[in-house]
Amino acid sequence: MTVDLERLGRSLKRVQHRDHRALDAALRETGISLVQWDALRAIDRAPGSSAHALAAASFQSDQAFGTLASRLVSAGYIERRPGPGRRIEHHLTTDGHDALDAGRRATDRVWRALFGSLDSEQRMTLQLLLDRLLASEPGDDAG
Amino acid sequence: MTVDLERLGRSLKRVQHRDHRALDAALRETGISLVQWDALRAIDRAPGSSAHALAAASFQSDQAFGTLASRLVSAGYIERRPGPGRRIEHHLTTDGHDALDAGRRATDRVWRALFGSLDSEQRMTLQLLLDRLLASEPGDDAG
DNA sequence: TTTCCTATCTCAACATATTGATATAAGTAC
DNA sequence: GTACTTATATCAATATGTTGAGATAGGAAA
Repeated sequence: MTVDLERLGRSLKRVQHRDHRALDAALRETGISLVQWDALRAIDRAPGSSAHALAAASFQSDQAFGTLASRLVSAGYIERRPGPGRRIEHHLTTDGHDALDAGRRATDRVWRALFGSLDSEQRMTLQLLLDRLLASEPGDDAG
Repeated sequence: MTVDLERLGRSLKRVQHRDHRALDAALRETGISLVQWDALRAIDRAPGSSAHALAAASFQSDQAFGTLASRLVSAGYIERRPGPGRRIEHHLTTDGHDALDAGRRATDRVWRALFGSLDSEQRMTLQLLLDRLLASEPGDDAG
């Protein structure tokens, strides 16, 4: 039987959309959005990174990350310091670390709920299939 | 072995993001965005629908669909006519039908390229796993 | 008919993302 | 040192999405 690829794509989109909404809602109680929390995680994984590097790490344009970072500065979650060349180094503030931890606690439950309908083996299968999709070049020829 | 759910979620997001970009790029040659083309598809599936119904069908707020529809009107792709109550009925124009068809031709190749790294059985497995995720209530308890 | 509820649409403010253009720092070539 | 290139950041315009707050049409209840 042939799978309808449009439907497959729409299902992927819906799952991702649902994940986003559920995580965002859980984080709202801690006063931060999913996107902003994601950025805090990226900075925490590689403190001192440039905006350019962080944008690449979160699969965004430099511009998008720039505005996001400026909102995080306004909120007091991160600090930006000049680095070599045009680079700007990013670091979490104490508030930023706190928000990151609060977010971790808030999202932990949500992840388990979102994937609760899959057993261990199914989750692994899903991960493997997604890895395979991501490993292939988007421009690859296909039959 | 236990699957890292955060990683699983991030993989889902990346796949969806890549799909979006690839389809959007293919559609750009036809002069329309993926989001707008998606709306044309929804209207074509149920001509005469209200903005409220179409918003629900595309998993969006009424407001988001409203601004999208007004852009589609400006572009000459759809017409809006008053219906019963406060409802507004949505219909494709001739240009809208043309854009829809052009989009179909442009996206066909892309879908096959995006999922080219999965064989038939793997695609079906992926669809089944996503269906299972979507069938479960997001609020469900999970262990 | 006044009140209330629900459905539907819209306005306003804002967050997030895109493309395109521009500016600046540093390195490389001549 | 001037020109070219690359890396990095930013401005501007715009598309897309959210929440919150109305506004209006129609039906139900008193």
